[in-house]
Amino acid sequence: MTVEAPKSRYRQVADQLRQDITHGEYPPGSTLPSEAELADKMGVSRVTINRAVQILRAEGLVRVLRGRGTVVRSVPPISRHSNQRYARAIREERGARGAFDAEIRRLGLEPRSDIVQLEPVNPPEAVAKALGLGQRERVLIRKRHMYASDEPVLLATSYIPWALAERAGLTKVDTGPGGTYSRLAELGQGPVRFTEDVRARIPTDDEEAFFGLAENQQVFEIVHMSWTATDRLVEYRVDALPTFQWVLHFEWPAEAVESGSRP
Amino acid sequence: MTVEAPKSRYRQVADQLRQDITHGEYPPGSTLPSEAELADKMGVSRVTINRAVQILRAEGLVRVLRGRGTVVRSVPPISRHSNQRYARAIREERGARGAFDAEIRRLGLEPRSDIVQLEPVNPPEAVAKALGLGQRERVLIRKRHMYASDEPVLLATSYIPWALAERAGLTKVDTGPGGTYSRLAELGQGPVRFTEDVRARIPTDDEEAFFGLAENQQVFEIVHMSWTATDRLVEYRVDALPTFQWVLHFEWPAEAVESGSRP
DNA sequence: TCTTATTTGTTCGTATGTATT
DNA sequence: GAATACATACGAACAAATAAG
Repeated sequence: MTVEAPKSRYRQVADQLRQDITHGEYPPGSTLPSEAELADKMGVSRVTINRAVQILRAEGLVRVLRGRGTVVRSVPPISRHSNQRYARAIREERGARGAFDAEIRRLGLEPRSDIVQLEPVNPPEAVAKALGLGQRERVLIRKRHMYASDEPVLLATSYIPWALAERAGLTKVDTGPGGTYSRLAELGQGPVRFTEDVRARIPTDDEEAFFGLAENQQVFEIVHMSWTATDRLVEYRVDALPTFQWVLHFEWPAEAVESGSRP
Repeated sequence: MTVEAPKSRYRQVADQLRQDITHGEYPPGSTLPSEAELADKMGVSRVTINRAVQILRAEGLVRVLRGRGTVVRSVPPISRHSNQRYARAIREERGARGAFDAEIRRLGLEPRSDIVQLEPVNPPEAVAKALGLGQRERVLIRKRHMYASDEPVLLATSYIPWALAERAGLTKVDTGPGGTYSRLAELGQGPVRFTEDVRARIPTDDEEAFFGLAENQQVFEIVHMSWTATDRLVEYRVDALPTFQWVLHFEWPAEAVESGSRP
């Protein structure tokens, strides 16, 4: 007996469109027929088509350009190897500047990184608390927009105590070979332990604009913290990544990693 | 009426409701006014209210029960410490049976785990490939529904080569103190290295039903793999977790973790 | 068990707003 | 400016799930 799940119409439409896309009916880069056309062709209202497209957007399968149309994305998921990406050998390979560069180049894509903010500021409360700073102590904020072959893929905001950043020469746009961690290591403040807290959440307005997301899509929020041998936190960084274009990879030995003295 | 809407109506409504909830107007466990009432009160159509509620659902702020109403959730985010949770001391603490038990108990919540499937099956293609098995070799599938104080929080499906599972005594419902890994260790097949690949995606129909999700919410999909000292994969597991109620925590030393010989 | 009221889910037709070509 | 395409919004209606009687 055919116990077909009685799905709603917009879901059936979404299933149909998804199949058409993955079966090559609408190849990557092509534009779907307009919502009005689809509504006519599939015998439903345009509102229903629109709702179905929302699902495909949330899946990262299409990108919608208002006034232009709905375009099929090429979705090559990027793998972020959290452990490897902070090893010095990786960071400095092929003259790459920091972890992200090396990571993207290995995929055959062209990394680009725009620094959109680089200045001393009063840290947000959560950051000040984590860094053990008072309200009036300043931090270097370093906010970057990052692209892989012109596709926005990462939004990184790091906070480093101002005094330390100045001594390490991190107040310039170019942090030199090996990036931030190599400069910190030269001062004897190189991190020996990292922690990351991973969430997924609705994008902020900023993120929505930068990534071209809809509010039914989500982003990974990764709070990355770098600890020295004396358990001092030297970097607090927040990365935002659209969930549909990343896979986060972690690995660790069964018994070796001890919990640090800080939470 | 003070128009100047930089945001769409449904977003303003969502913002308003969110504020009302976080400010205690609607405490956890309480039921919001019906959509019709809210529509009347806020001077918008019911469809607009409904759309606003979708946003709150995606954020995990409310749970919607058709026919009954919209209930405010108590949202205590659960922290999953991926590294610690596989250490033997943690798994066996307080007589807990495996990692999940210990994890939830530490939060003062009551863990419950229902085994909904436990039998030999032909593995899915991806699983067979990862485990290095042929098409006709069977695996033990072990599918569990897991709850924290009766709230569904985790859906775990593990695959273990059948011959190994039988020898290790893992074909029973109760795997004994320390759980699966302790049994494998007793055979000299204890894992010494773990890898996890983390994605976020739209829930399947199964997951939607189990967790009570809407399709605009997402789940973490964690593919967990356990490797022995001889780089043999002994367990392939897929965990599904609603993104809004979990934070994934990882930590590792700067230079110690080497990439395994397998991808 | 059946009936009815309540509440959310879905869909349509229609209209208007906004961005792009 | 005009045409095109997606975004939002409303009112109405019916479906489906739940609760109360």
